[in-house]
Amino acid sequence: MEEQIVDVLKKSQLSVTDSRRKILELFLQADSAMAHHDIETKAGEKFDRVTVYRTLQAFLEKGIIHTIPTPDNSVKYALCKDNCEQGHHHDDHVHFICKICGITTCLDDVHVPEIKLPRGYKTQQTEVVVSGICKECS
Amino acid sequence: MEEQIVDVLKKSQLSVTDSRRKILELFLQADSAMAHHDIETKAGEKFDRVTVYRTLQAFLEKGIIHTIPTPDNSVKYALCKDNCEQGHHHDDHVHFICKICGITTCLDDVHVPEIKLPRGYKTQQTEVVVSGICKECS
DNA sequence: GTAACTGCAAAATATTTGCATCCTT
DNA sequence: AAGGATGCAAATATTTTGCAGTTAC
Repeated sequence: MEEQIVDVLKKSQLSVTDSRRKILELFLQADSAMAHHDIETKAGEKFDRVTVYRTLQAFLEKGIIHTIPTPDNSVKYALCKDNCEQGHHHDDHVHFICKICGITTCLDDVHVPEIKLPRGYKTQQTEVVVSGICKECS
Repeated sequence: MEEQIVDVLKKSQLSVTDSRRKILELFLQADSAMAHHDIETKAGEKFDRVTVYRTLQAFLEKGIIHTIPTPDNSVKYALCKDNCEQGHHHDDHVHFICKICGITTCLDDVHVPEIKLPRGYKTQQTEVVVSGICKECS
């Protein structure tokens, strides 16, 4: 785990610091998406609010994590899988939000379909967020 | 227009007040989704910030408007078309965000596809947001 | 040693709540 | 007249910025 963390940070040309290590670890361990607030508290350690903002920002820019847009517009973050490069987020999986437990997950095996747009529109990225009831809650 | 506005409000059991009339008019005239900020200012009139919050909240609850989740998690609102009832938002169209002009639109003619989820998940709502370049900007 | 990162304070924004007053019905 | 809606003030919460001190490389 520790190796993996350092590896990811180095590959992204981010210096390896304590907060980054710990926050990245949170993401690697998490099985669902986290809100800023989760990260700030969920950690056994307490992180400075500002550091969390900046760390998330850095991770986003480097393509380590991605945001998940939700219908209620709360902000959630989750790890990007393989094919994300700096600045180019290539998310091709569907996100799921459970209306009961509120947990947001990446369904890595469910791919976003291709959407046919009217003439003149160019697709760069497609986000699909499904809300409903998850495995655990049904 | 005026009739339509009053009609919508009455059908939603909302009392017909000045702010509601004017804000609803904004939505009816708008050809793209609006952020809270847009509504607050774009109006020739100046609305009280709090009134805008409460009006949007009421419209949301009554199913007059819906929110559009965006990758950068800014909050945008747009009119619901027909089949939205109070509390039940049945949006079946795709949203489009232009990365150049930033305009967010409802592509009413483009329907969201059905997504096949893993066993155990139940779909209640599917949101599709496509980012790219719009007709005007390409 | 230098550049980058952190943590604190504080500024700037955004959102929510309470309450007296005003408007709809 | 009664209930709901508004607008103002103020409480909260969220996000951004500046800067001095610390850490990574």
